[in-house]
Amino acid sequence: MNEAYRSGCPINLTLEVLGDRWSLIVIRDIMFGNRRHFRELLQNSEEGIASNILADRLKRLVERGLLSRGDDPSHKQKGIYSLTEMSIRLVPIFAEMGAWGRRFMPVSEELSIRAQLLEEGGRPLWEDFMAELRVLHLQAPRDPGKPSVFDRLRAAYLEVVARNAAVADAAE
Amino acid sequence: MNEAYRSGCPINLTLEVLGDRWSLIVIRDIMFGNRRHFRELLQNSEEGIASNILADRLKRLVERGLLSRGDDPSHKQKGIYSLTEMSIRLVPIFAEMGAWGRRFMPVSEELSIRAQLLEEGGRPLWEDFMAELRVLHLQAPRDPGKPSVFDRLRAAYLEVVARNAAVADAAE
DNA sequence: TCAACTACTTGCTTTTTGCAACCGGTTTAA
DNA sequence: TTAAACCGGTTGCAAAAAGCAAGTAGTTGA
Repeated sequence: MNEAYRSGCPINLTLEVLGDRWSLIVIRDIMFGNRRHFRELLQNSEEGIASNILADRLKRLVERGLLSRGDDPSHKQKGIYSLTEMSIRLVPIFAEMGAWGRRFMPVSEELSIRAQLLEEGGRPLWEDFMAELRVLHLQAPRDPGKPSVFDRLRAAYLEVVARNAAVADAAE
Repeated sequence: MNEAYRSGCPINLTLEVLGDRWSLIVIRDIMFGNRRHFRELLQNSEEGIASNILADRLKRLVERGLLSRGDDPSHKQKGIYSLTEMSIRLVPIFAEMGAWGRRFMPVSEELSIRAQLLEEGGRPLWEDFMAELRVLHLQAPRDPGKPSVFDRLRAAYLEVVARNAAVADAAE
């Protein structure tokens, strides 16, 4: 538990908290996949995180204020991990990282449709999405007029999956 | 040299290239500090990077297309590292990371003034800055009408340093 | 009562990081 | 002309982190 930072540069400090291969992956799955339990994060992990790494990252992220852990009333052993304002405000970073990855890396269509929508929607969409995450994770009151960005991202993803499955079937 | 990626998710792919504690630090120093030689990056490093790590990261970043290495005609041994379009397009990510770090981490005033200006300037300023980086690193033609964002960021930093030095003097 | 499920933990190996010293070639200044 | 300083690294070693597979103690539902 060494709390001495390398420097006071904002880029560096952000990197000291999030600059590893797993922290942002965990937050991404909670944020975009709404995975709230340990098992969900472990077993549905696209990248195959190991259980000890996941346990360590959840602990660190809670310690550093990026996640909070609550008890699930329906199951004494289950914990529920929630985003905090600190991690909800990562949405613009995720959006920019997604846009950069889409431009320069060999992304798959299925997994990049969300990034595309976030990029196209721009900052107004990010704000709507963050407001919605506050409803889901911080018990903020829901704005009844707003359609769900979360659902829209999810629907777009499922649509691509279904379309590609149909194409794969037709090819056989 | 294992080129198998963990997944095709844009966030994950960006993380696989940049998700460590040093790669973005190196790019930051080249981008905002205009440090182009190995020694400059090593000795002026705010965070104290080790020479073997620096050598390794420069090599990897060149391999992956985020930097290019050219010879310095004035010195047979010197290499000049330049940004590429791929790394210039990281400006929005740096800006968002800087804004997040400023909001949630214990940043120092001196090192965060640039992040503040980038945040306040918004995307139009980022575009001007990227255009200027293309002039500095990719031999793009200079737009004569534009004042230099790079110089403006640098001047603001030096001003804060000078002001804080004066305050420190007065306190003695 | 028992199998399946819960959130982890443990032990071990491999990989990465970090430190310090060192290297041969190049430039510069006396 | 020669020595000191500078150049971009490399090497060897220790410590830390990541990754894998197996295991644990408690909980739940049939």
